[in-house]
Amino acid sequence: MSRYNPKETEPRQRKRWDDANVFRTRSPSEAGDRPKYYVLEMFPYPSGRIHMGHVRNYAMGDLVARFKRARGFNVLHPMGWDAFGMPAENAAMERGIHPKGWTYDNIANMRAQLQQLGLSIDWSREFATCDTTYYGQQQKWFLDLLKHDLVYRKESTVNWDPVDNTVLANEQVIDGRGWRSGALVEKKKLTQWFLKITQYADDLTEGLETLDRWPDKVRLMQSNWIGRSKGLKFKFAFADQAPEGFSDGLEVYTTRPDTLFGAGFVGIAADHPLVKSLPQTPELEAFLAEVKKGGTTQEEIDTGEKLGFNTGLKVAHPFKAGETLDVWIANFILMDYGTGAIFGCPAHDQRDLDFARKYDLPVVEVVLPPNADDSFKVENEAYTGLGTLFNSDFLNGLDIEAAKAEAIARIEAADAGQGATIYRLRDWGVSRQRYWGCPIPVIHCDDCGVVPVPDDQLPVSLPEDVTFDVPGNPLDRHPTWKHVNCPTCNKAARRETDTLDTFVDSSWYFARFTSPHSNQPIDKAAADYWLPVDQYIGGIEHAILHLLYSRFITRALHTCGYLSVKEPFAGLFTQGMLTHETYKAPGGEWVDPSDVDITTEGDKRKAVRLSTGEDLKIGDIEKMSKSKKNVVAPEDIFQTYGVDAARLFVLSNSPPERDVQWTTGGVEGSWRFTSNVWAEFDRLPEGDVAATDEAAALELRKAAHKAIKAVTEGFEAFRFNSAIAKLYEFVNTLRASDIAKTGTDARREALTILAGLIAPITPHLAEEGWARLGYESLIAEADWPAFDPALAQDDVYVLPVQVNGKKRGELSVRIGASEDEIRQMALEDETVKRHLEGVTVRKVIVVPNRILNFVVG
RNA sequence: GCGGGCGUGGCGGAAUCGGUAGACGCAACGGACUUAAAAUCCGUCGGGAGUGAUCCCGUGCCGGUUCGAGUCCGGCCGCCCGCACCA
Repeated sequence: MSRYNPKETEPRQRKRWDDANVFRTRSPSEAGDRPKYYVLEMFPYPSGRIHMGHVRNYAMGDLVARFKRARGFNVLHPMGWDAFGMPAENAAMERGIHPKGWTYDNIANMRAQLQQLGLSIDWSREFATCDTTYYGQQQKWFLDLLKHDLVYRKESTVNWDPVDNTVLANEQVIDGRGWRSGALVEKKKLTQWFLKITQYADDLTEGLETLDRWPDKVRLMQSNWIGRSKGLKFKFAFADQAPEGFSDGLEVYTTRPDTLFGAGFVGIAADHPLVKSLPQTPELEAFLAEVKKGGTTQEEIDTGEKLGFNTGLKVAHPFKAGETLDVWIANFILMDYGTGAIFGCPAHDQRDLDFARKYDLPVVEVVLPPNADDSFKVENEAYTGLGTLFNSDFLNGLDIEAAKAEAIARIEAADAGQGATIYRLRDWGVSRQRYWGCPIPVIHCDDCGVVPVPDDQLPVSLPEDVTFDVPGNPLDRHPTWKHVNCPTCNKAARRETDTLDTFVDSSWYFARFTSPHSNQPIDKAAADYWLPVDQYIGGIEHAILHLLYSRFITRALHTCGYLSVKEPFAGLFTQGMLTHETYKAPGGEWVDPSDVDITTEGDKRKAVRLSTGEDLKIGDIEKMSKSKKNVVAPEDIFQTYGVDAARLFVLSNSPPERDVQWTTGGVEGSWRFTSNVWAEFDRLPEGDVAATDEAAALELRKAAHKAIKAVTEGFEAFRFNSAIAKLYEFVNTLRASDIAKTGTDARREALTILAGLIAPITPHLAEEGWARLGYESLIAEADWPAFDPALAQDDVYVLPVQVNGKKRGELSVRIGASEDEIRQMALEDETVKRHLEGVTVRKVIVVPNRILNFVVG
């Protein structure tokens, strides 16, 4: 009897895997008839240390990789580093360390930690996005995108983060603040590089329908983000003299052209160009100032009042001869959506109705709800449901869809506008005024304009002799790097000093992993074999940005001939976060869990700070974060309980898509399980012992085969917590079994199965147990255990018997017993008999394997 | 405001085909071992009534469908997530 010692076992088993190089990826030709399976976890930013969230993410990916490998797939399971970005520059500024040194040191540390986790990764494919060999290839395809007209430059107002001194994409601005720094974002005009993601807006929307192994939630979020809407763009002619620059009329956009006859006013945004051509009266200025003041916080928008200003301008209704509509400036109209101008239909849009009621504008009902008569009037609630058009001339009697089509056709025939599809999605601004990123490979020449860096001069490497003692971009102030000759005319020219948004780096790494050492961006044959990624695993926080950008870049690379696929990730799984209880000291500061002692009295829990002895307040369970100090360090956990117990715990306690709460008790339970499992492997006599109790032996075998079935199904369905619960049950059966009765054959079979089943979760323990059973091979290379269907099923099952739907007894029924037999048995059950006394059985429902129900009355 | 999701013991969660509600784990409680504690082992563990067999109640609330509802339908209440005056 030996005690399980993970500190000794785990490194030893890892060394065996390394020595045998078991996790190398097979080339397509080596794979034989093994189908390919590409499993990928979102690669980490090299902050320097892993956290428990990483442990959970990579434990899940590793489970899938090991499981699929055992199931006969040729598995690709790589790892790399999302290594460009601002923290490296911040470290440089704060501590005078060069970003490159800082980053590669962090990578070395984190690699060691990930390797300690025992992940079945093919490390020969590792790269960092800051490797010249990676970003140099990125520059190559960037120039291809340029050739294909998917990249352009324009002057634009950008979101400027005054703390990070950089430009942010729209989606990196959250509630008016930078997503990373939290600083209030300012507006600034700069010439910026853009990627034409909007060119794929339709395809990105429609592609979502093919992603049937993605969470619906993520597909919905992406669809909303792209925000495709179909409608009509048309121009209202001014009734009188048109203002300067608007002789063609005022263009509006609507998704409800069917309600045109219900138009009550025309509205424009406060920053619409038309506003500038109005007489700049004090009243107008006061109104515009008022609108500007209207904040952007959630509360102000929720409770915000509709504000309007009548411009005095009038436009002609396109279908009602002689009728005009007033043009109002309204605070609820946005300049950057549609055309910045609308017609309001108060009866059928709540905002328009609120506005019309406030300023006493006409409300004309044009959609008749089903079962309403034509006296239908709205009060203070707009009618937005289905119905039939009325009060609408040639649209009368049509349903909404038909009326939309007819209105569009009429407007088009009158040459006043056309049906239009618009998007919320904007092109992706990728310029960053930073050093630690991928240089944009172009040269600016006064004569030739923007000139791509010629292929033989790629990659454009980052200069290393830079300093961070002053704010701004070190590339921009570098004495020599930016000064080059124009590749076309050879005159003095300047390099582009902007670098690419790091989301570009992470938008194609999955493709690079298929041929990480190629001297082209992507080896097409390798990509064709491996892509799409079969199972992608990562955090829900990337539901929009990273995943949308990756889908776009995949399409762009498809257009440029690099990739055959258009969707990068066939299956997506978004895992939940790690949470932990919080502790607060009397002084109000958060206290690290390692400094807390919890005592219980009955169901009361008390927290005491170890270092000071003061009583602590036990706070909410929240996402692990440094600011709340409710983090546990993976190193400490590995040291105390071993890597396998940590892996087991993060997989066992909650469904994988949900948050999991870290508790000391929980991980101790996992540790107990690993010790118990080892004790079972160790409880094997030297010689062979024959079974003395065939029934006991059979029962053990059945438990083992049932476990295979349950665990296999659980793993396939991503129900890891349930699968692990079944393993616990199996181990409980095993512990209760008696070798003297079962004999060694049944026991050995059960243990062999157990080793196989736990290998994806606790691989070191599985390997140690496998060796203890006497196998010289590695379980990491073994096939997944197969179950015997006859053994995985009981030949007697328990059938509940109900009377009027209430359980009154249960029967042990032989598989295949006839309904009559079952009914007869039930009628002999004492309790059932009692409940059937004196009543009439009206009906008997027999569902074999499920239920027997006597309906009486 | 709009869209989506979720409400099950003291806690995390099972029961995903409408068929035994509470698997498995944690915590708690009782006992064994120990000088003692930890560890370990055995047992109890939704609420109520009863010595007991057994019975009643119970999956956020109200109602419906069904032989049978945690599961399906309608209406509320609460919590979480996403988007946000998107025409």
